[in-house]
Amino acid sequence: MIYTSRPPTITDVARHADVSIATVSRVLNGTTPVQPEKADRVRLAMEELQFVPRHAARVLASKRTNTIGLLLPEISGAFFSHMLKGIEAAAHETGYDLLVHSTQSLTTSRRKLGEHNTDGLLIFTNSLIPSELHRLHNIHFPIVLLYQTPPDSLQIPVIAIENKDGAAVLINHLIETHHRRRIVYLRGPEGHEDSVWRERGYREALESHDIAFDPRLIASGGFDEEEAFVTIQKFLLDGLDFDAVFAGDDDAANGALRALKMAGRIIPQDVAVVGFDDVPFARYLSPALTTVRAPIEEVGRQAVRQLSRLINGEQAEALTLLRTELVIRESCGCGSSSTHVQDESLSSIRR
Amino acid sequence: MIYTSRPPTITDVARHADVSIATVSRVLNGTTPVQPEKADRVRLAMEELQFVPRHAARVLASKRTNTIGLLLPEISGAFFSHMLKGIEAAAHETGYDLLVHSTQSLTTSRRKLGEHNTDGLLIFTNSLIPSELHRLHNIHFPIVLLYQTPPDSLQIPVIAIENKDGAAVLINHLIETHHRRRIVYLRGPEGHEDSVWRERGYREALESHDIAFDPRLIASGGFDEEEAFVTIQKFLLDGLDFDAVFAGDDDAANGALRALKMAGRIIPQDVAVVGFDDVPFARYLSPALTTVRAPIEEVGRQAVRQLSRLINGEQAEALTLLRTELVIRESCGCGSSSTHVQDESLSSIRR
DNA sequence: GCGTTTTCTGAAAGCGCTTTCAGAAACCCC
DNA sequence: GGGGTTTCTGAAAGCGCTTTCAGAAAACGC
Repeated sequence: MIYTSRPPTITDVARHADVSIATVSRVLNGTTPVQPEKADRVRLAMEELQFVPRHAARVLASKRTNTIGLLLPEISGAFFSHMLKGIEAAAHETGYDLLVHSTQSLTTSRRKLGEHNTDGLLIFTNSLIPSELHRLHNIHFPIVLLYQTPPDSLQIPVIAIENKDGAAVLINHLIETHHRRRIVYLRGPEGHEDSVWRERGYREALESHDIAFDPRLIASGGFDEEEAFVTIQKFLLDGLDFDAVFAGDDDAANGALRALKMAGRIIPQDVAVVGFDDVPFARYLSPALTTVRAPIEEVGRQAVRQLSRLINGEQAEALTLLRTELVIRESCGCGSSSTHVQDESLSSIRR
Repeated sequence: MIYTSRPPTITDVARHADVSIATVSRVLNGTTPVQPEKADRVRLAMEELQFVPRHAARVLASKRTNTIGLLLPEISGAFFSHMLKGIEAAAHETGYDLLVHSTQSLTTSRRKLGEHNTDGLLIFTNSLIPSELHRLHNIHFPIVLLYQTPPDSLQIPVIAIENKDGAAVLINHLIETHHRRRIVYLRGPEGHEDSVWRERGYREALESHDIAFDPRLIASGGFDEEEAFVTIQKFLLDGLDFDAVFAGDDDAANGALRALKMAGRIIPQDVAVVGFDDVPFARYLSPALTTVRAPIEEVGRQAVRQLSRLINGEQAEALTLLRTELVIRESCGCGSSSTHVQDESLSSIRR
């Protein structure tokens, strides 16, 4: 190995292999055929000099950053790491580097993720102000949205999970297997898309079993343990008649569980409780929580895939909906602690 | 706003403000004083043209990437997202972008994180082969290790948590408050540094209370629920006498709990069980798990801080040990379900 | 064989910035 | 008011690549 005080550049490699830098660049990128013998010399030289091309120089010369950006409101939860895992894996398979920005920290720094340092952006719900979204969309900058329908009907691809179907399957199970008919639904935060779709699934399931929708059974659980706890306590106090709770998400389910247990209700005999998300602690609640699992990692992969298409000037799916699966445990009334899941598969709907 | 088909460059701004590009660069970076009046013209021009400097060009010209890389073996778990949160926040506060690579995906792609595209690297346990670590260290490339002592006594800063103290405090509690004297320790995987230090804390606590160390009470729990389950079952079968289990980590604690409950032991009356890490499900186990919480987010922040020093040519701490805190719940024998430390919200990311 | 096509190659022109460098202008002090 | 400073500025030289472009060499066709 040859010692150089400064890291080798393409010029060093060229000199070492006795070719021009253009030729080195060509074997590096495989853009144009090069005589095998020369190519070998170049490769050898790169090896000997431990040459690693300077990323910035390539970007500047080629106008391609080979980097995608991920923008999210905040980094937390098991949910997040699953998604990031999928994104990271898919990004590297596709040959992209991954730049991560959380919006919280963004507010401080003036540096932004965008057309100047990435080829495309993955944008998570609420992590970018609409005007900036518009601007990027206007200059045809590749964007894919995660869990968020684009505002103002912009034509931006979206990746989301099958909230409606997932909820419907869950409620169907409650109705068909456990004969529940008065099922509470605890909504998520105001305007939360997931919550809206889950409610829609809930309603459709009721409808398909000729159960009249009772608005009194709907209340806010805030996707939050404490809020759900309070709401259920109030229901109990009011003497509301219900035999099941669909908690909107697992956190809320946890709160509902606590409130019911505190009031002496037996779960699932008196009241069945189900959630959504299948967070890690769901199986450790007692009784173990029946819930719906979303293929979060796959969401990340799909997002990168669609973004990659966009970057390459191809057409991307307007909407990718990923199938959820029912995770049956004990809190719905199913006896054993064995877990039963439907087969996982991916459905993409194009519109 | 002026319309241009191509994104504006520094040249456009210069022309617009009727100054040289050098001057624009100077107000951009604040490197050299510029006449206030001219500076205003430049800023106005940048605003009007919506100028965003091309990252790559700056990097190429200035030899500084303003980016730090994070290298980890795999992305998973609540643990990971906490750390990333800290890293991301600190990175942006310090003015760095964050590039994330997991080693798994790295194997496929030839592109590497290193001196060519980052100013410094945060390296997680086991995510980089020693030879590469040596190479980077030799060229004085800024590196900080997370949860891993450098091999071959390389002078690389390390950020880790106070495993030994944390364990000692935990064991002291078991001995002093609950009068346990025959405490099992379930080791982590072979060669796992955390485990070694926790064991050391365990031993020191015993010693300081004049309790003889009994090697029969030590076995492997693998930091794994299943392995811990099996190990405890075996202990019970062998009729080993013990009144507490320090499970090495929370997963193992969960397995130990299961094995003990299955054998009809009452927890904590018959056997106290404690873990380490305070993973999210720890509080939902029954009884709620007493464990030790590590300031994982802070680990990330500190890592960035040290790395930043290194990048700026300053001296960094050789070793940063972060304090852990005892989280007292029920499984140690403490009565109520009240938690000794304030509960961090478990609510998953809003989406 | 000789013109023509094809294949490969190097010179050179950028990509959009930062950073010398030297000079112009303003300021200072006796 | 003149010499010496200080402050600000623009020209120009890169940073390390990619990518024309045109020419040299090889291959081809008849």
